[in-house]
This record gives sequence, C-alpha cells and structure tokens, in this order.
Amino acid sequence: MWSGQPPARPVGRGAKVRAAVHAATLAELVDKGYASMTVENVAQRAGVHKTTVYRRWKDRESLLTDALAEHMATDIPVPDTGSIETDLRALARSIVQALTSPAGQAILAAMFTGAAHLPQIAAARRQVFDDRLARAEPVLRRAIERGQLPADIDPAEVLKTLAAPIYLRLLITAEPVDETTADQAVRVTLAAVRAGALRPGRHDEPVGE
Amino acid sequence: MWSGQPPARPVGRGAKVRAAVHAATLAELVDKGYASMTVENVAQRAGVHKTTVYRRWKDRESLLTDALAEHMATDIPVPDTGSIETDLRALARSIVQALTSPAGQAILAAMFTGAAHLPQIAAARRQVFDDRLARAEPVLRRAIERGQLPADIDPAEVLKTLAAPIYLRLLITAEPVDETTADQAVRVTLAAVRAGALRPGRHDEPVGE
DNA sequence: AATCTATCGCAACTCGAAGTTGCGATGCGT
DNA sequence: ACGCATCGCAACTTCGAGTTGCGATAGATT
Repeated sequence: MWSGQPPARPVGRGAKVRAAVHAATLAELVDKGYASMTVENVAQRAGVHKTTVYRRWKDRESLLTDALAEHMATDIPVPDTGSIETDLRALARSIVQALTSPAGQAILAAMFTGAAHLPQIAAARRQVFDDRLARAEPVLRRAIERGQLPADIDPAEVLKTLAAPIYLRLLITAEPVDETTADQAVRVTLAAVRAGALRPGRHDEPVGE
Repeated sequence: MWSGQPPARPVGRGAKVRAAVHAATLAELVDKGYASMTVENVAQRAGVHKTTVYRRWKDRESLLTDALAEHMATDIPVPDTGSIETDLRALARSIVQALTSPAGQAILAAMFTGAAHLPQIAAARRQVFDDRLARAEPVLRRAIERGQLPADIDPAEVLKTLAAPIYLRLLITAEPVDETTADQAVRVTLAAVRAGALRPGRHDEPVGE
C-alpha cells in the first residue's frame, strides 16, 4: 500500500526512514524469527520511534511483506556460456548464493519461521519460485538447440531437481551449503536428464528401467 | 519430563486429559500455525481449562515439543522386496504418506511456521531426519549385495536425493504430492546413482562428464 | 456406599507486546 | 526564515502468556 512512488512533493526524510526500517525488519527477522520479532525492537534498531512505523505500515504483516518485496525484486542473471554443464553450475551456485546471503536468510526466515501461514507470504513464495523457474528456462532451451540435452524434457522438473537438494540442506538437515552442494546438484540433475527421468507429462509410467 | 511412567498411584483421568490436549495442540497447530496458536484455544478444543494445561506443561514450547515427540516416535517400516526399484518406491511413498498425514502436517507446521528457531525443535528436526536416513540405509546395502547398485555410493546422499523433491514440493512450490511424486523421485535417484553422481566423498570433482 | 486425595474448573490477577491517539518538537523544501 | 509534513513521546486499549488461591469433582481405597 506504500509500495509505489512517494505520495507527493514532501518526501524529505521519508525515504531514509523507510530504508532504515526495512533493514531493521530483516535484521530482526533473522535474529529472532517472525514470532519473536517485535515492532518496538525493529523501531529501536532503525533509530526510529514505534509510532513512526505504524504511521507508514498498517501492521506487522504489512511491514514484513513490504520489506521482503523490496529485496525479492533483485533478479538473477541468466548464464549463457555455451555449455549446459557450466550454465547449470552457474545457476545452481546463484541459487546457493541467493539463499545464503543476508537478504536470502531473511527471506527464508520469513517464509519458514512463522509467516508461512500468511496468504500473502505463501503466494509470494510460490510466485518468486515460479519467476525464477521461468527466467532460467532459456538455459535449457538453448542446451536442447545445441544438442547437449534431449528435447523431451520438462524444464520445470529439471530446475526443481536442481534446486531441491539445496533447499533440503538449508531447511531440513541444516548442513553447510556452498559451491560443492551446487555442483553436486548439477551432477545429479544432468544424470537424471540424460537417463530420460525428467521427460514431460508421463510421470505415471513404471519406475523400473 | 512427563514422558516416563506415571508418577505414582493416582493416575485416574490424567492420561485422557494428556491425550486430548496433545491432539488439540496438533490440530490447532495445523489450523493456525505456531504463531497464532493460543493456549486458551488449545485448552478449549481439548475440553479442558487453560490452567490444567499450565499445570502439566511448563509453557507453550514444552507443550508443543512434547506433543510432537509423541507423534515422531512412530517408526517407518523398512521395505525388503528383493528389488531396489520397488524398495525405493516403497520408501519414497512412505515419506509422502508420513508428510501428508495429519500428524505429518502438524510436524511440518511446527518445524516451518514459527517454532523453527526454538533449538529443541531444530534439533528434533535434524535428529528425526538422521534417524530415518540411518534406518533406510540397509535398503541400499542389500541392493549393493544383490548387484543392483554400484558399491561406491554415499547412502546418505542417495536418500537425500530421494527425499529432496518431496520436501521441495511440500514447502516451496505447494504442489500436490502423491505417489507419482514419489515414483518420479525414485527415477531421478536411480538415474543419478547409476550414472555415478552419488559417489561418496569426492564431491569436489569437476561437474562435466 | 462413604471417604480421601489428587486433579480439575474458575476467576482474578501480572506482564509484555500489538496497535491507537493527541500533542508538541523537528527537519526539509521554498 | 517560514510553513508544513513528518517524527518523537507518552498515555492509552486490547489480547494472549503465564500465575495464584480456592472451591468442585472424579478415582481409587476401605
């Protein structure tokens, strides 16, 4: 609701306050989690009074979703190296970097520590994932044109196979996630693709070879 | 802390109350999420007064962790069909069933909607996952002995590859998860194993083939 | 069946955080 | 330097977590 341009001419300090509160919101989020994130602590961390926060944002949820929306606008570059191996590796590593960066940590914390039941957050989670899927699809299309991948693949399935182990380690097993995790995901994904395990549609075919 | 035998002779209605509160806790958890789960609503749903809950459990966290501990004690059967395909398929389907059952939904809700920052919950999450990994490992060992799988595999990596897409769909993309999801995970995992992408240790080798 | 005792129901608290309101102070553009 | 929007501040209301004292009840014992 305050996401557009400033309401009018008098935008003196507003922008600075807004940025400070956004940063403080994400910082408190990663420290305390959504359930323990208090508006008063956010305000204090931003060097601002509680009332000011409530004047700009309707409630805690709006503050959270607005702060996240700003950090989710950063789009990832789509690699185009001429090789599907290096393309996928760059893609997987960018996923790792995005999720392990401070902003990524905040987004994960928001999505999986209390705000997940908010419909706005749940919708944003799916939308962000779908966006990245759509944006990464040309990588696969070009690989097919170059003859490096079979043509009968399900692009969304391929990219989900690539991302799944990274999310699993971050959210479930709490293992360290770095480039080796990304590279490992690439190997598994390429093996599955070349074995024809990620063909579109026919997911009801028998499991055996 | 109340998990052992009843403290003394007088255990009349205690057990029934305890069970009712546990069930109500998990039910409220899936409905509202951890952040919005109030003790008063849990008590009302269990047909019990708020004070009674606080007499048996120290606080909300203890109530939650205790209720979860009881439902996580259910161990999954380890398949042994003589074929790695059917074994893995049974394994993947049991993961799907465990996570989509009412109790599984409650566990997921607890782990990913607010309680994730509680150290007890985070530790329980890793421990449960590790337990299931360890319990499923004989499936892979027997497959190697039968010559159905190469001997140089990392069992934990194999099982994580199997589970990862199921968790991704449940937690991120919110897609429906059923047997076809499980079977698809089996195909990808087997393809990766047979291509040598899940060998132990050397995860720092080059990505290319 | 009468009784004894732990457990439960109930009401009335304290405490902290969400969210609101009115007024006075301050910073920004003109 | 001035005017106006914005901010700081304090004093609220509301709600849920967690506590306490007392009276009521259900289970096991005799």
